[in-house]
Amino acid sequence: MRGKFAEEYLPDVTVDVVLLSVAPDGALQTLLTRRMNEPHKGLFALPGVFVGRRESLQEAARRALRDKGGLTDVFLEQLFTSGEPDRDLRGRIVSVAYFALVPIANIEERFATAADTQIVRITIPWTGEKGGPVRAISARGASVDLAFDHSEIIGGAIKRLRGKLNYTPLGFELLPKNFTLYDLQRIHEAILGRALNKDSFRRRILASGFVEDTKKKQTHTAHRPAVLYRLKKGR
Amino acid sequence: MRGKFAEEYLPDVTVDVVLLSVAPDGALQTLLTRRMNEPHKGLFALPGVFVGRRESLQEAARRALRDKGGLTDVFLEQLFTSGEPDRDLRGRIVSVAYFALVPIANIEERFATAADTQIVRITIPWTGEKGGPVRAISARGASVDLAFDHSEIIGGAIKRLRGKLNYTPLGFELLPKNFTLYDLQRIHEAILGRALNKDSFRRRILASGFVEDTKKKQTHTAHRPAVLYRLKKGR
DNA sequence: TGAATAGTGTCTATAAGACAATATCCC
DNA sequence: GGGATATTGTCTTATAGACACTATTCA
Repeated sequence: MRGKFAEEYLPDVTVDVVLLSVAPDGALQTLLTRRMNEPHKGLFALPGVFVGRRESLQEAARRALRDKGGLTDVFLEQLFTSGEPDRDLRGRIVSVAYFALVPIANIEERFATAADTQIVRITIPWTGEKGGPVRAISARGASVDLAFDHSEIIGGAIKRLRGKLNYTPLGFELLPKNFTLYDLQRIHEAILGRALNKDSFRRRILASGFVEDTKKKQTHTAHRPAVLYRLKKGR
Repeated sequence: MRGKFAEEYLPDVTVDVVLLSVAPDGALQTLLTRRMNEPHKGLFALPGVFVGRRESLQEAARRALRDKGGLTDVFLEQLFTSGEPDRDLRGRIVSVAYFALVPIANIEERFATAADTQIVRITIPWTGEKGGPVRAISARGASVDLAFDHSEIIGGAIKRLRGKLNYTPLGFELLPKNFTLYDLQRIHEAILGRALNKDSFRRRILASGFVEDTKKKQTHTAHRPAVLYRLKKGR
């Protein structure tokens, strides 16, 4: 039954992608797809694919994002590889998780509302970098059960993101090219799950050397417009 | 040719282990095994095994350490999974790297001097958490060429260790049960590749809550004996 | 002019680095 | 006592949080 399949794919290696985005209201969101086959048929799961024989792991992750979320040019980083023997009834499956970061504006409406995909909000029942499973809430406010250990994997992505946010440019991947410092602060607050001090956040970001002034300002605000910054090249 | 093999193992998944230890002189060391088969036959490589069908990834890593290094009860953490299509001539291989930490005293002499294994010193041609390949130096002082991308993987282990050293109890895995604060400082200096301020290192460690006084002291020192500490339980 | 947020200046608390002084062991 | 390192105390410096004040836009 698997003859043709085994020629084109590694029969026991899959890639799953945790796509994270921050909504305008500050909620963390991720993309899920409905499983069409056993095991866990009907449940929602992270978008995933079997790894092709002539394809790197990262290429497989990009293919999953393209085919199941219509996304290209996305930040990707490898997360963790799971391989408990009893994880999947189809036989022994080793699955490499990636996490992806994308500005909320880049997600096409049709993927958020299609029959077999949805964007869910994530709530995190732990603080700091403790880690553990998270809860997924559908757009209608219902709790969404996840297949496999995918709730734990999403938690791992957030844990990793929290750990690296302060000394890497990861936060910028969730913003458009130009942004205000307060936009960036809201991204950081969404990821860290707590309010940040405005003054020292500004100082820290400006001192980090990651951003540069675009010499432009917001327009059409009902208040003093903020300076727009962009990620500094070559860092 | 692979019939029996494929029944017992996943034909395209291996686990490789970076075993790190700190020598008394402050050098980082790792265990290598000589490759008996193509590709890269004759070169030294990280100890690795194919993953068994009824075995978790971590169990496979423990088996590699036991069979190729005589080690049990070792700290293990998953590092990174490599899977470039052209990485291995045998066909498509996905390989999960783990890093292990062990006190230098636990490594049996026979594994350091056997014909097909050796302990090498590592030199790191980058600072901070930049990452990249490292160089391996044999006990006789000769440079050792590594198979595959294993030099890069060892670099990844050190990068990870540097990143987590300051807020996790990883350093203690390289020390015996009881140790002085200066012992711990030497471990940190070896991993970070730079000298640390003694005063603030003490303060930081004592304030971290990771250690507790054993009420014992060094004996037979030619100077004032230092208090022995141990890792505090339940942290 | 008033509402609303941007941006600046200053004070305080905390943690790290520097350095000096004292303590304790073995010979 | 002398050599050697441990341990403590104090001062200085860098950074984050708190808070007050000024600036700038649109309605």
